[in-house]
Amino acid sequence: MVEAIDAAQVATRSQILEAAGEVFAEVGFRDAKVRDICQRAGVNSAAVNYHFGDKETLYAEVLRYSQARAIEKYPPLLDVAPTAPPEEKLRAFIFSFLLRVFEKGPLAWHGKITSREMVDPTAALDAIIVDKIRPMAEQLRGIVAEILHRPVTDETVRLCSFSIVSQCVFYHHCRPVLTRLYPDQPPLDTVGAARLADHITRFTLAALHHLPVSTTTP
Amino acid sequence: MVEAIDAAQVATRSQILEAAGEVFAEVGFRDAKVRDICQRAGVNSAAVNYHFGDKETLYAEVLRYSQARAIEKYPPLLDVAPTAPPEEKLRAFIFSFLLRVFEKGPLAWHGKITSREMVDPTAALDAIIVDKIRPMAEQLRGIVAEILHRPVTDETVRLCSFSIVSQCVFYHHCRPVLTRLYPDQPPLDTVGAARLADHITRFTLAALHHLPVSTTTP
Amino acid sequence: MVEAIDAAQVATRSQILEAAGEVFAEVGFRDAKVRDICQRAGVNSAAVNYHFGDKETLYAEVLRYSQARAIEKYPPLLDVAPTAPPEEKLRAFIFSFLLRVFEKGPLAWHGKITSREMVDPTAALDAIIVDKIRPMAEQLRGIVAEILHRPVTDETVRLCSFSIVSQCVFYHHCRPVLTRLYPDQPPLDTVGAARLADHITRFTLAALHHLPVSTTTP
Amino acid sequence: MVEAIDAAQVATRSQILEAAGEVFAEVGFRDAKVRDICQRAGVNSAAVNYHFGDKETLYAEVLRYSQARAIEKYPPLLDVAPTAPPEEKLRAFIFSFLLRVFEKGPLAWHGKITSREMVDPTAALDAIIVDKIRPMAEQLRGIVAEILHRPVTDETVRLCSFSIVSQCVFYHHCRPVLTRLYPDQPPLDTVGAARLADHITRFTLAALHHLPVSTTTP
DNA sequence: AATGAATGAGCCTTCATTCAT
DNA sequence: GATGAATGAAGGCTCATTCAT
Repeated sequence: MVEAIDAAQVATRSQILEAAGEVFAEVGFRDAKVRDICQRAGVNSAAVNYHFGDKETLYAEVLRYSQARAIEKYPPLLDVAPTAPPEEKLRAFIFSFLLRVFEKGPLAWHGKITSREMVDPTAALDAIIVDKIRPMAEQLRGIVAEILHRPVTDETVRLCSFSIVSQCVFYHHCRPVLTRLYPDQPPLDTVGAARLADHITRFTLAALHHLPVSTTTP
Repeated sequence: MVEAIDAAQVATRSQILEAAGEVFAEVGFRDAKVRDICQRAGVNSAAVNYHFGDKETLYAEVLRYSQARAIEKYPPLLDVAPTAPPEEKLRAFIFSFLLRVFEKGPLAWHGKITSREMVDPTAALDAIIVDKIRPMAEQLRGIVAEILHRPVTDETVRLCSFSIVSQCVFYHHCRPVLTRLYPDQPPLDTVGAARLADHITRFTLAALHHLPVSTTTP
Repeated sequence: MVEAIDAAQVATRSQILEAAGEVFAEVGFRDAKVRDICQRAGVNSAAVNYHFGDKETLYAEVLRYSQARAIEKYPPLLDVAPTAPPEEKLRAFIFSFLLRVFEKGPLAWHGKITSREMVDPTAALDAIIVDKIRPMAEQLRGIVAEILHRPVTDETVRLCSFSIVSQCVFYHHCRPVLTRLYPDQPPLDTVGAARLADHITRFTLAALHHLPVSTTTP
Repeated sequence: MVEAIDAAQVATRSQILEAAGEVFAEVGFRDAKVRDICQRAGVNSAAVNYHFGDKETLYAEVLRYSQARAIEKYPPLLDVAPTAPPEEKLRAFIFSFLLRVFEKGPLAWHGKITSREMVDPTAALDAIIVDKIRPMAEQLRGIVAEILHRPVTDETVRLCSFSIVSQCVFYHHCRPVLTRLYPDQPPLDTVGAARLADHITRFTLAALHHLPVSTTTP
């Protein structure tokens, strides 16, 4: 009985969270209206205040929730063995990254919200960075360092990991431009993500394996 | 007399344009307040509506103005001869791209605004795409096609040009994340842009020159 | 069993009543929040509506309760004999009035709430007037009439009783001003109330005993 | 021309100030609605924000304005000569006090608002105390000291001035009670104020002239 | 041409109250 | 009997826009 009550409350929270995710993804924090979110969630306008305190806290929760669920569903190394060669890990890292970003359905807003947050950060970004982004960045640097046979602190390692991540986020950050430049391209689905991952991996590995020794390192 | 008035009017327009550029770059279109812009420009709060009609039109003007001035100052191929090898053109393309993005001073807001526009587009984006972005995209595809010895319509050419552009825009799109992840890194200046261009060019050329033949072409 | 439940219920009611008294005294009826009262009472937010119907009814109960307990604790004539001289009764009346008003501890809010009610009355005031205030006013008029050797309906008698009551309520009604004008004065305790009662009594008796015959009676 | 504009603006401010004074007097700060005030003033709901910033600042302005106008219209010593005997000054002080408090028409809300402020002070009270109340309190203490032939710092002087002020404010602070206790009494007008001033003055002078030497002064 | 005053629509938030359990 | 979740009405404030001068 008590569980039923709790379940109902949790359900309401979840509905708000889902609806808020969609709305924030569509129009951004500022233009998102609490009324719209609540209407879409099928709850009263005051429910946000009751469950989350205010709009800003709700947003932070949405961000955290979205990150957690996306990484839980698509962990950075998918099902690659810890002993696999770094090239394999790199491919998995890239593929899972794209899968998170191109996720459809209930998590579709993850990519959008994260993109917005990167361009126009709120206070909620800091928590995400510490919890999720920094660990993933270090993981990637480790993979690159292994491929390059260099220490993880090497500047080239950092620059190359930037080059990798940049290719992954690009399709989301610049999606509005891409859909306008190439309107014929179908929206990316899981298959498209696989092909894209393939390109990025081949492009990156070719670069990493044949990168000339830097002449500008101080 | 009329010319003097016109000159004054043009000056006012310019002041608003500059102030609006700064404000839009700092807080984005939605959070920018007309009052703030006018105050920073030293003009009356009604001046925006008087000179530009409404806030949205002002924004479109700012975007167009910013693109035009940035590309005028840093043309995509800088001073590379049309007969130069494509590798040279690529380096120039990347360098000029970064210079536009990392520009300081009166044009500093160009990169920021463009980034925002890509993640959260307004109606103004379409005009920019037709006028500026599409031509540059085609130019880049031409360079890549030349390096790869493939037709410009080839999918690999398109994907590779994405990989290039993505590395260029990354440092601006994700600057909030980068400054949090690596707070010790100094903000990029012209020298930093040169070193960054060097890395991206070497990374990209290594990739392009050693890219294995695609096995996934449908 | 039923009695135990009733006892529990009565206890809850009491807790709410006490908490409400404090809150109403501190911030007034309008600014008092039902949630705060319930939180301070350690009960559920819905308890007020459950036990008292609504906020207004609760307030009326608090007012009635506060008056009853205050007068019960400090009856207007304290332990003065009915046959005592009127001057003695007057001193007792004034002293008990001040004691009620300056009461500390659980009844501390009596004075504050009554003051608020006089300046900004609610519907609850009427009941208080009929039950408590009118009888006390008549009692005071009787004392004054006896001292002045005039009928209780005499206008001078009424005006003089106003002059007496006004001195008693002043220290509470205007406490915010007094504490700002004379920040060094300690808050009034029982001793202070005694000295104050002494002043008011002497001031008043000097006035009553030497009041010139009115020349303005219509 | 410019003057006409200024005049219009000042007129709007004044209308809001007057309307706000009425509404604040009627229902108090908390229950007063900005929308009601603006409607009564015949201006837009945003006008308060435009002219005063927010509701609280508007209230502070109303309080200041009300005090200034009331004291300007009825200065504490009216037209009594500085060389007049202190008894004469006392009568003038009391009469002007009552006139301010019982003022009808456009300044009718002065008394009400001041009363509310004394029982339930806001941050605005402090300014009023420094500007108006403290000077008047000192003025009264001077008069009383002269009558009693004692120094102004004497405690009896302070207590007696309290006894005087208390009688003056009583009719306003407790008006809700008085109108309920004596519903037949007409509301006080200028004539009523004169008779009341007469009573308070005679009562007070009788007290001051025959006050026994205090036996409780430490 | 340009301004300062004024507007009105709309949003977030508060809070007493109600309802299902 | 008592609770915690949920509601709905309403209020203060923001801000792009308009208007008279």
